[in-house]
Amino acid sequence: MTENIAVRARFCPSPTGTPHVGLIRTALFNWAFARHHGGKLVFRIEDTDAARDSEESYEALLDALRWLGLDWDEGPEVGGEHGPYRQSERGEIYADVAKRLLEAGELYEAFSTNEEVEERRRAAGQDPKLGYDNFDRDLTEEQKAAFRAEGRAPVLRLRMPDEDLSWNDLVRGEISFKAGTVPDPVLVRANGQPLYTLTNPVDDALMRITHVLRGEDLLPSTPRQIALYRALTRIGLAEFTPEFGHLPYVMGEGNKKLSKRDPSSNLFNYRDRGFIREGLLNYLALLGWSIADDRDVFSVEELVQAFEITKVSANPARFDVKKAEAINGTHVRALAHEDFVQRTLPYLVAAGVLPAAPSEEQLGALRAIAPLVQERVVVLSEATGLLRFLFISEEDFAPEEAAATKALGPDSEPVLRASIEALEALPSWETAAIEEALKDALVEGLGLKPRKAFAPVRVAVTGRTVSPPLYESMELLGRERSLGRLRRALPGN
RNA sequence: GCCCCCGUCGUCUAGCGGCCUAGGACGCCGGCCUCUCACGCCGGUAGCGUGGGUUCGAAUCCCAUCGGGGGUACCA
Repeated sequence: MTENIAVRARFCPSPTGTPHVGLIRTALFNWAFARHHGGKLVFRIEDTDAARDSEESYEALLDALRWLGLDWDEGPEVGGEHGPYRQSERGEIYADVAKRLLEAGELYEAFSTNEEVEERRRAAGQDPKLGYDNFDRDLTEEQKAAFRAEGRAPVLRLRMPDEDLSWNDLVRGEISFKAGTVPDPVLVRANGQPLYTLTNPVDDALMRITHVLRGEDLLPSTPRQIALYRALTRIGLAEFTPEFGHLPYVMGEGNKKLSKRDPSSNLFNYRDRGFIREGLLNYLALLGWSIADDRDVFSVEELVQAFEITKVSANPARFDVKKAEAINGTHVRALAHEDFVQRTLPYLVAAGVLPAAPSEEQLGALRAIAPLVQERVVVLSEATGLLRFLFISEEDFAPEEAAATKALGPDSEPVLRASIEALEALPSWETAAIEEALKDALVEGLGLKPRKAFAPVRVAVTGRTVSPPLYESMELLGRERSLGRLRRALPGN
């Protein structure tokens, strides 16, 4: 790898299941790395395992990256000169490469079954867990013929070099595996099907990938990839070996890697709850990286500008939903009001607060109250609870039970009556006038503490103990609806 | 077992031999603001896994040890 070559990073997931936040963090780092260096991001789908891959999760991957705005320069749907970018469509390439490697003596045919390997290990007094023993490395043609005569078909294994394999990891520094600790890996199954061990490095080589940034779970497979790279270089298929950087895990509760089955690992859960891309991306970037020692809120542009792979931490990071929400909240608050409205709309529709095609009047009310809601939510879906009172019909409106119990007990009657009386007399239905009337009637008139005074009114009008500011809410709700709700909240109604 | 990675507040991190009686953020606890809840502001809580070295001086370097994680597949 030379210094002045243009950066080509890649993101190459297997389409299994729904996108995991850890996987997306990997995508983000690769993307930020490529963009930071003005290089290219190659998106490749590693779907060589028909038993686990699905078209549905392939679509989900595209959906996820698009939603987050992590664009790619080469890959599915955008093409590129090194395509196709789905490994399931690259079978001939792998077959050809495997053939050339075999002819060059880099690969060899191995006939041993796992049982035979274990038996030999045991017979030699070794732990069978040591794995393959390189037994078939130097089989003679006669021996091979004999195996074939038995009806055996060989797998293709890579001949590992007899020397230490080391590299300077971009996030961890010098890493070295001692010679002999990595057994010759299988690259092609007996039925001719290529394995990840072959396809991944071959594609990286063919696609001229310069930097491999991936999860640390792949760290142990790096020595055999380097070995394969050397072989590919010898047969003229690779020009250089990429640099490697192994990103730390994203953990869940406890000390386990965040499981794919844990709902908190599912990226779409966050979108469904109303995380916005700016917030989630910011938080994800914080998992193993930091922009400065005194700041952790930043934009995607700032991330790209500052991202440095060598500054990524090597230790595993726990996904902290609370912090993710806090970061998201600050990005939500930073949104322009109209932007906030547009982004919140789908959540209101999904929750049934607004119809799929809201009226101009409804949109007007939403725009008017949005700024007050915007600073009260950390995720967009929270807006639904705060806004329901404003759009619900009078027939359907009813205070939440817990709120009513708390604020609409017997004590509330004088408060409600005084409020109704004061508000009925109001010449103009505006925030300032409503505030003045209520304060006069309740705080001055009844001598109540503000806290005590407004709770019943709030619950009667909005149905909840927590709501957008009361007077503004009442102005937007309108005189008739507000008074109607106050009257209905009176005991006996 | 063997191989590899990791070890700073509860969590994410800054730190790369003196600026560290360890900084920031989330969380938590107080307070201010206040019609509720938030926002905002102010203050507090809490950490270098352990033991040895090296050094005038160590979170930072070395060794050991302990702990956690991953790999050890004809999955990726």
